Amino acid sequence: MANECDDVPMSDVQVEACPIVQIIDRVAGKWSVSILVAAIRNPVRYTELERSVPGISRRMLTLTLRNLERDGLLTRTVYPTVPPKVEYAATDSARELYGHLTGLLEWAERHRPDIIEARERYDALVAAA
Amino acid sequence: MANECDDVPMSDVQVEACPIVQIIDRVAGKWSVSILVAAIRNPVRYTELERSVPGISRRMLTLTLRNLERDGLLTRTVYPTVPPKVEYAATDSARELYGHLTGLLEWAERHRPDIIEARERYDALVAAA
DNA sequence: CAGTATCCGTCTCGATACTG
DNA sequence: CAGTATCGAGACGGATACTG
Repeated sequence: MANECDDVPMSDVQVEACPIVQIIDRVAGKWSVSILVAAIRNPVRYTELERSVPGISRRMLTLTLRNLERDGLLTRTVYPTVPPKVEYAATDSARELYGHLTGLLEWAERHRPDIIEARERYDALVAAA
Repeated sequence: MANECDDVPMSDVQVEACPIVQIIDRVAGKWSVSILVAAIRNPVRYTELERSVPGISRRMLTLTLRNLERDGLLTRTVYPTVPPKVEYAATDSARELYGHLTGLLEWAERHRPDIIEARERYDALVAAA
């Protein structure tokens, strides 16, 4: 990712921005939020996730799960049965984070008209050039 | 980006996740938040931004500015002087969004110990393998 | 001053065959 | 069932010469 906050000298602007960027990175990417949403509803198994999130490859599913687990947003529980059973569950931490994300959503809904208008105006300008 | 919410059939999990992903994408990436932070303090000129955000290339600065402008988070004002002067200012929309981002920050600070612990435990496990 | 155009390396991501 | 290993395509980002 290369968004370490402390490897190079930073301006004060970056000092303020960096911790925010780190959190955003944590849930950025195509799949993280979908998996989080699925796991928050109730604990889910690997194959179940594959079905809940159509389009995701095994590779990305595993990578995303590992990252979320590493950050303490998911727990991974292995039941040593045959065949194997693994469950992923959202942590309290993840639920709280999700609360903040829905806060963002509220912002988006309130500003949807502004955003659409801004885009249309911008695209019109670009097209004119 | 390729995170359109409506081009392919989606599961209900994805329907819930997609609008959130869109907002996150809006401010994801290495530079967006830094530029936002700088512009929220007060309107800034291009070269000023180059100094405020050390390490950014001209290319990325311009690209990021254009994206933020397109989404209505920044306004771009050209003063037809010689030499040219261009100012970027944060919109109200951007200020509100930033408020939500600091909300995320508050979450991160409260959970910093959990995250560190989760990472250490996870990394220890991986190292053991 | 405020950009644009170009070139090129890197790194992410998707598809898929294979395994305990 | 729940993954890992491998490969290749493409997006992303950095450096920098050039311009109105």
